[in-house]
Amino acid sequence: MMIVIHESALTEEPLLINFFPSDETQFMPELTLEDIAKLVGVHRSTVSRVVNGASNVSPEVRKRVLKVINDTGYHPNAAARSLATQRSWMIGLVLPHSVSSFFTDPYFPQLTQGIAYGCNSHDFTLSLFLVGNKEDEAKITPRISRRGMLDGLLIQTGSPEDRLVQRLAKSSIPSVVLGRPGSPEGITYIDVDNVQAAFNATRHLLDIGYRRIATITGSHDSTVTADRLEGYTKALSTAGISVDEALISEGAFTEISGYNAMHKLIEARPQAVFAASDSMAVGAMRAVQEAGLCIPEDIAFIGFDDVPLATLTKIQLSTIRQPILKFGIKAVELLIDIIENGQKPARRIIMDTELIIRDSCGARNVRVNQDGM
Amino acid sequence: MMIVIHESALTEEPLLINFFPSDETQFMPELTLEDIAKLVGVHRSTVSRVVNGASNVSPEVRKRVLKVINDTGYHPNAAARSLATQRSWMIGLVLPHSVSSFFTDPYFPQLTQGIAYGCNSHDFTLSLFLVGNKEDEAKITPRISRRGMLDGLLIQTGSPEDRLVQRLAKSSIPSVVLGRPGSPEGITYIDVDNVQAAFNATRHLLDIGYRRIATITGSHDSTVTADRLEGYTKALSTAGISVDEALISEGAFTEISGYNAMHKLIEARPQAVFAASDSMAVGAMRAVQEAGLCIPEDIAFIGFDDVPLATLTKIQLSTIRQPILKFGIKAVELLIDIIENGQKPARRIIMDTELIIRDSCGARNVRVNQDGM
DNA sequence: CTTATTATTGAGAGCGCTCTCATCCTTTTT
DNA sequence: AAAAAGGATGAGAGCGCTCTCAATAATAAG
Repeated sequence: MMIVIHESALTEEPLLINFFPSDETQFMPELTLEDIAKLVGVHRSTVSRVVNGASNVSPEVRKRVLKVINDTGYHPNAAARSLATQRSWMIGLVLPHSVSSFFTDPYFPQLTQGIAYGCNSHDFTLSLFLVGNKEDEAKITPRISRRGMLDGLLIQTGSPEDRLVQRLAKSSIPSVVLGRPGSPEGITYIDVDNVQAAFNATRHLLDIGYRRIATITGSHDSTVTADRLEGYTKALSTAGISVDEALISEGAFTEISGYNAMHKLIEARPQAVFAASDSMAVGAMRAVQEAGLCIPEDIAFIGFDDVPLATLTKIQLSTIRQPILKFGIKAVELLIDIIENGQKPARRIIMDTELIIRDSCGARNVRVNQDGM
Repeated sequence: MMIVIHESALTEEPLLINFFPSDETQFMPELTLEDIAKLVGVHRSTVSRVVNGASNVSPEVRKRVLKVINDTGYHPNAAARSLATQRSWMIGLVLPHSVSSFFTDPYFPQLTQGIAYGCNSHDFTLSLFLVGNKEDEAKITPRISRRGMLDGLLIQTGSPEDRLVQRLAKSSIPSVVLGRPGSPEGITYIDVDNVQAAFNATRHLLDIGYRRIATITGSHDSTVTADRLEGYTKALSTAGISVDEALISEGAFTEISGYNAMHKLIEARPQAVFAASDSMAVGAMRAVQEAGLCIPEDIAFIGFDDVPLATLTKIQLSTIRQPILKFGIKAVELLIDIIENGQKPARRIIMDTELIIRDSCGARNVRVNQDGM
């Protein structure tokens, strides 16, 4: 019979009640190298050689050692090995507090996944430092800084002035920043070419024939926002169109912020909108539809990110696809290279994006002027 | 001047080009306890006492030690400490291969977040073992099993027979399974009350007055699916309604699977549908709308999970909300308790859910029969 | 048959920290 | 004033592994 505790989600403390009467405690051997050596009748060093695949062990001895290891289920102690080798085979992923919307936006989960896969294939273990608030930051920082725990660090940029990012990136621990840091001098980082991507998106809208093109930007305190805005203005300038402040509205990467930003934009009557994230694009499209306007006939849209949601809306969203998974894997590989060959000189990798044409931009049916200006 | 490498997302190998000429290598001291002791003029033991906050150090000496620690930026070596104490203050989160849809579904990111917060507040470090495929599994398993690296394990259930889950949960390392494992005997786990939640959802549809209630289940090889189906059938039976196989359709937790499942269901003309996940509910609603039917007038819906998407659809989705964040935090606390007080006897925690009424179930306007049968 | 060469194994010194014990110096007690 | 108690510090033995060096055994070379 089991005793089950139903704990209300609202209750403070969970009651923990045992549902098995006390039992013999399983006592695993917890063998050491020395123990294995004794069992085989050789020296610790020899067993170590076998475990680490060194070549200078006679086949006969190797076989005997492997048998005992298999029979006993021996696993080397990670802490001892780390202490002796000064390597932990572990890297940390730091997501600072300034990066909000971690797990509401599908971007970070996918990035994490890419990083995890990168770690797997190179036999590294990933530890996750998710900074929830300022208090967390104070507790986490020393843990990250402790030597002997992490071989290297992947640090996600948040706001450009994030102190944690700056401090960690400039510390002596091997590190790679994900995204363009506020002050990139001397910092190794990997980023997507946001300027070019935004340029391509805007350019595409121009090519279709739109002239009054608005943009909904991300929150102002991030380099991503700055870069995407730069691409947008650059495309307009290149086309000889002057940038109209009334056509630029700030959002915060979320659906609702896109909805609100569109409300401010709607009276300026743009023909098309480039939104710096899909979530914002979806919110903006909702606002447009509520106003009784049609997409893409009245207002066309291009988003950014290519999240699953982009294909779930009534009018499928044209957008910029980032190679997120590859990005994560690449970041790991860059970091490993740094761990093995040194941090200096600083490097950077910029990855290209892809423009995905769906229904919301009107390219499929409108095609006003394919060659653009 | 910087040299920037634009790497196409399609290219195989990234070219890494330095953009800073070689520079003096920053050489951080990498001080040890012994070094600090020498600098202060005391013994290693005393410094250790200060670092670990032991009481038996004179205020004067403590002050001097702290000053040197501060000035030098000393951090104790994690590996050495782990080796000496046999504790790593690190726990692992294992997401086995059988749990697909990790990062497409917002559930896991949120869970991870809860777990990360739990770790933060208890000064534990979280490492993530994301098993991508069978190959990964073989590489990851020994890493997890290595002693000295992890103090405990949080293991997400996937399919009930997942060998990794079974093996790890029954190993000697302290562990907590997230979700009901296939064979729960002797395994400590934490779960949400899926049976009760599904019962409540179905019961609510009955209370409104619907009689032909269909369900879209999750993939058949999971305990979650079994539990939610059980709640559904239990509610029908309690109301004296026999279960009609034609009203049960299997999905796979994804939007498209819900869409497809609904297509099979639609000819059976249910008055209401209980979908075992919001994603499936959204897919199913799409199918219903495409068929020219109205929600909730023609077919009412209740989902499960309360993902953000649930409020982004035209007709806001009624659903079951899980206390995901709390769930993660609780799981960490349970694991820590086990680490400190032993695994046996096995325990389980079941958390309650909440029914969120929005528009899709029709309760707000229909209210056929509030008191149910 | 002696010497040089190589393959295999053993010895032992760390890696940087914790923790128990012993020692020394103050206080307090009788 | 002598003895007991207590507080602060030093000593040193591990924790389990790696890695260099020395020793031995086996083989090849002169």
